Amino acid sequence: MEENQVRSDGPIRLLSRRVTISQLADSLSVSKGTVSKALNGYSDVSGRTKARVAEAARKMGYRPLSHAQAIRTGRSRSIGLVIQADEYDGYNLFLRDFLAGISQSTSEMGWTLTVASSNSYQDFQQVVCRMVEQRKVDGFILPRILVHDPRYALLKRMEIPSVLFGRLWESEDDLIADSEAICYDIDGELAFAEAVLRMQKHGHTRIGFVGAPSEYTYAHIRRNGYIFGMEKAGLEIDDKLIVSDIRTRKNGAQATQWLLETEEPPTAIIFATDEIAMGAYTVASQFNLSLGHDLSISAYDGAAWGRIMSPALTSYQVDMGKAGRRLSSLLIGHIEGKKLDDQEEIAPAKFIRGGTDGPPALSSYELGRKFRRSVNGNGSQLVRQIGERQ
Amino acid sequence: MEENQVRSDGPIRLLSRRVTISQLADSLSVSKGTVSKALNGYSDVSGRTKARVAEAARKMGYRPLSHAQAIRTGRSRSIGLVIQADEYDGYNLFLRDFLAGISQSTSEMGWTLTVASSNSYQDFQQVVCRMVEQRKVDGFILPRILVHDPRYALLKRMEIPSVLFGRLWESEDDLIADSEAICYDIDGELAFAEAVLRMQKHGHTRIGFVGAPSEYTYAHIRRNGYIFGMEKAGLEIDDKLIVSDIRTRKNGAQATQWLLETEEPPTAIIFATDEIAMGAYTVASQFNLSLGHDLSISAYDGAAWGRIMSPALTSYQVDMGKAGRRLSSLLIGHIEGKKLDDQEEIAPAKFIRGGTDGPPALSSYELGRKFRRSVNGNGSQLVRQIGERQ
DNA sequence: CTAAATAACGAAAACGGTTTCGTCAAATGT
DNA sequence: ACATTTGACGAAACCGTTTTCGTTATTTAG
Repeated sequence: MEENQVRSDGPIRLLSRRVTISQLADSLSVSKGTVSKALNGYSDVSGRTKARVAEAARKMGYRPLSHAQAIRTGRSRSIGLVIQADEYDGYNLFLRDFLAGISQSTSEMGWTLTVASSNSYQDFQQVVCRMVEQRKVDGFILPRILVHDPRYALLKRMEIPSVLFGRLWESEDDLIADSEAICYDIDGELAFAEAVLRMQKHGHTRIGFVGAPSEYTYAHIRRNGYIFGMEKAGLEIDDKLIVSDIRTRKNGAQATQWLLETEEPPTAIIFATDEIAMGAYTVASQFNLSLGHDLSISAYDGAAWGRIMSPALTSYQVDMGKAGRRLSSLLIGHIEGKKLDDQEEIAPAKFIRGGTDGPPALSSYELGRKFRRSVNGNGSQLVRQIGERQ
Repeated sequence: MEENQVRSDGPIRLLSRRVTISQLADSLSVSKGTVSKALNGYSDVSGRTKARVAEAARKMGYRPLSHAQAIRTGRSRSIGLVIQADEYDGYNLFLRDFLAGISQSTSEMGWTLTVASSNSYQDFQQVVCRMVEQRKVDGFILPRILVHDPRYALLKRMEIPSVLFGRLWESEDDLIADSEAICYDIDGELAFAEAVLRMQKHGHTRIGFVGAPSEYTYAHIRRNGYIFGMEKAGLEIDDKLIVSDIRTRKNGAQATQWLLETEEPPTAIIFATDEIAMGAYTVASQFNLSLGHDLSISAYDGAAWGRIMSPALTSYQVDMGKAGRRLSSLLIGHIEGKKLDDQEEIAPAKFIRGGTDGPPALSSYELGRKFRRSVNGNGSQLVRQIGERQ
């Protein structure tokens, strides 16, 4: 039966036959140089030939080997993402969808995603240099932009293409006028302004804000959104209702408590991130406050676990998958020299209705009284643990 | 001052001077062929020369360009991870540390990590074929192993090296005797047996189990651990206390409720994952049961957000970073043809003490009564929503 | 002491592309 | 009609490696 001596059984060898540029050239009776030029849009090959080549390439399923291209051109059709392993990212709300988005988009364009990790900004530099020197990647996506981001500065000085997830920010109140930077970001300003207005519509007049670590540009953007919303709502901006530089749930709880300890406490608090908003749950359960009634809160990120809290966290969700797709597409376009009509692309966040906000059940005064009474009634380790503000 | 005409200002060009093999060869007055052979351990180059070359390479910081190697050798010194975008992974408990571990280890060995994504197993095949055909990667890491894992089957048939995070499993009760598969896994069996014994030590005798979707091999492993633990504890294994194929928090809540509805309900329940254990929180708050007293639970994964629940979830943590490091190291070793002393590496999980387990405050009978009373007292939408078991 | 084997290296051909030239016909200018 | 430009292509160099194949000295065997 089996007369074919050459092993016809055994593992399938799908890796078998890639078609090379020479084969393609032979089948068209042209030189491989011409094929290459045709495919890369050189001007010294006729339209007819270009069409023939393109057609044949499609038919034979020819895909140039990017390694081979890289060695001559220095470009590898690959983009890089270095994940900052040293950075605090307690609840992983970041990565999966983002990565899926990036890799989906890159692979659609025939590119590749290479990921590395670094443990410090020092380390980042080495990692980047190595990858670039080795021509592993042609550009980088930078997530979580810092106020003076050394990563962006480095890449810019080295003239390595990059796109930012987030925006640049110079000093306390100025967006950097770096017309070269390509950004994609979510409109945090808008989301936080809306959040304020939503609280106002519920009937709140004392609305607090708990901000993220000010090293991140988004911390300033969100804070500005809050300020803007307060102005638009015609509410007084009271510095005593604003806390900054909060990163963890634990500190979020401290911040919440500080706000409730003020003379005229906020009946609604807006948190810069879902994670720090968790602190409000801690405080609420400690001091017997009902979220969504006694105290209203809303946050930002739209993390999945926010919905399993009870009550579910009202938040603004960012579409990480889309962010990844857009960023990778912007980066590849930039590397390929496409001119963008706009260097900055801003997408809206999506409101996620939860159960943590509603009309105030208590006035600011009543809330303060209830809180203080609960503090005293409580064995209140928490209070002692927390100590003085600032 | 500055008399150097050549642009000394402007962007630093760190990408400037890679040293090539030719330069290295010239500086030693040998041919580049010899250098290559020396570095790759060929036998037809003398020990003295090998040493000289190695020394000079180190001094000049020579690193071969993997693209150039790839084109000749067909190997790119890169490993692949394809993330399954279609797969349910509600709470992202997976990725970040794992990726950091993998990329750290790969880059230490001078390799690269390439990540792609797919939306189906169909898609997976295409993605893999493309990456291999294009020589983008030399092997894959496969996380979340399925009972009949089409990914592993595919890679094996194509003779593409792979390592598994998890173990193979054939039928309901048999580990596949696939001596070729290289695995790294956490000892789920041990963890679940321990969890049972811990509950027994607390004084529980009715201990339930809620299992993960049986498509995953870990579901069977963890279930076996539970069974083994029960036997070792000398407790009766009651099928009515075992639920399987639970994936989400919502279904976890259903399962919990089913167990509490049985005639002789468990006073302790062990959940296969942190996520489904969240369901117990839902049920507990709905029916006014105190976790850690009325009902004890423990879970598995050690997700960060488990610790922000109140009470904090008792769980077993798996070190994702280490898993990533080991897997990438195993894979690279395998690709390079190293013989392993053991194809299977099993690491222990780390117990995370939370507040959800303790001595039973109620007997099984009392718990059942309390639960039923609460159900009736309750408007209990939950009950109606849930419907009949199976 | 000569013939054969071996050790250690260099020259050059791959690998799969891109890019620089040179060439030759056709089109254009005068 | 002749000189010149242009258009379209092939030949060959090149990118940075690996790998094959000679080619020499130097050992070893007979």
